Amino acid sequence: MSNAPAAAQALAVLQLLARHAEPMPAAAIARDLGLARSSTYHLLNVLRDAGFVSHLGDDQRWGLGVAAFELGSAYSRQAPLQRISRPVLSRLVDRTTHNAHLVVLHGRDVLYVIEERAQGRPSLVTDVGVRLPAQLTASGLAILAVLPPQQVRALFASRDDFVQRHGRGPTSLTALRSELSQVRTRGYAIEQDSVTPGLASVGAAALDHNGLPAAGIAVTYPYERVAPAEREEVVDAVRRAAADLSRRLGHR
Amino acid sequence: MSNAPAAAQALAVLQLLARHAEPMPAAAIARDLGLARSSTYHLLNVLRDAGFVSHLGDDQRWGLGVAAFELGSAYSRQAPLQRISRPVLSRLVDRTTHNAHLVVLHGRDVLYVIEERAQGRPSLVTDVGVRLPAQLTASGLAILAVLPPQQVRALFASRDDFVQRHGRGPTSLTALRSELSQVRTRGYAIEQDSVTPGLASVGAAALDHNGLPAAGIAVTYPYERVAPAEREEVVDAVRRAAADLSRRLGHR
DNA sequence: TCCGCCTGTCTCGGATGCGAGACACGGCGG
DNA sequence: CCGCCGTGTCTCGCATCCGAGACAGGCGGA
Repeated sequence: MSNAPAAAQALAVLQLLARHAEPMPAAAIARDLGLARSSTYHLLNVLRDAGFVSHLGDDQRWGLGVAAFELGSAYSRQAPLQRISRPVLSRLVDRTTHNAHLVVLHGRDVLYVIEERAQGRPSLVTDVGVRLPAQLTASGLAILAVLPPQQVRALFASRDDFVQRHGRGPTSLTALRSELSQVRTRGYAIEQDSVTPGLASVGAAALDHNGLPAAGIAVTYPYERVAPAEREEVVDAVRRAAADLSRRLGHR
Repeated sequence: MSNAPAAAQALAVLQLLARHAEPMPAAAIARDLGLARSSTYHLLNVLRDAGFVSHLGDDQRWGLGVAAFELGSAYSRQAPLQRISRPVLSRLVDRTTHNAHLVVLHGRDVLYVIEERAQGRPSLVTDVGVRLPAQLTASGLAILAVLPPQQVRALFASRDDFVQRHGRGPTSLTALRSELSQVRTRGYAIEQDSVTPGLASVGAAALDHNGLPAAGIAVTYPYERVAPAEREEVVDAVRRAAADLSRRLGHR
């Protein structure tokens, strides 16, 4: 049984600050987490001393500190999947000239773990570290399509598990299954306007040595400005990248 | 006086794991941090439950978890400097067709906070979140060159403060001052082979509303393959990017 | 100007977190 | 096969951490 409440509280503070777009007052942190105000200050001072939190004295607010950034960067450098995937993604971007990203499945969400901008494309509004519902993204659909069906059913056990975005996305397990069946037939997943209006994505899954999806890889493009022939090339490139990554992950 | 030792210990565990390239056994974590073994397990279990650490059961080792990545990503999305700098860097990469990066000064080191790859260039070996001695990097030299001289002296108070890499870099305050003087005269900083053999960098500082350096911005290129005319264009682009970022930061 | 509210720091006694150590299990080498 | 060593989990008594609350200072509104 874990027995270090102060440690857990410190992590809860970090995760609360991560969820807030702006720095927070200490009293709000204490209230939101149900901590004693004096304990909150103790925790914040420990976090500040280690650099995980910084105190914006003028505003009397507390925000994440640079050590949080360094910790996340260390994870990115260490994580085998990210290390292996980076060159694959770079080649995909160079080949398609569109932005590309890599996701992993976490619960019913996908987590964006790498994003790379293509030359001349908009500066990335950093989506790395962001979670989105898997069924609303091409990369997520590609992953779900190769999951065992009972696992998909377990993930989406009730209607409450379905969320929409911009009025799009499946609203039942039957609808989701139908869509996943199309993904499998087609060999790749597509998504349009669900994440960002005006943008479409083509996604495919990368499998590990057990034949299970380790990641989803996708390219995003403005669909009104990409001709069908170019789109076919994007599809081809995405599928090749997914196959390349699968091989690197020991698949088959 | 901060008073939550378990919180501090949890953070120390995270920072230890961040410094290690590979996951570690619990006993090594306990030994390295001088913690009781049983307490170490408590801490690791708290960290694991929150997702900051993952346990690799097959190997009986503990490594950073995905929540560390999410925390670092949240910082990057929130940090004003990073948000403001990203489009500037993207334009610099597109214009020069070489990899570029942004650093901030931390103590005597620079911390790499953004790196962006250019099309056709090598996949980035992620240097984001890495620290290097400021005096060995073009971006760091550019920052030091516009720091008040007494601050430079305070940073490099003794000969022990000077480190070299690949046999390069200043070894005394006098040598450093001479180099900074050249940077100021030239208007930009250059570095060659100090960080990575075969690569050179051109760097310039971005100033904030107080006229102090908020960041260093640099482009890295293989110097044997870049003609003098192209190098002049790189210099021009870096200086323009630094000036653009300075304006965005409220300078002048 | 005064008062109320918020921030940050500190006190101190009792509840609880910490750590020394025990136990069970698995793997490896002699 | 057996013993040793390392891993992970658990116990329990005492030292110390936690939290209720006090205090000081700053700010804004009436």
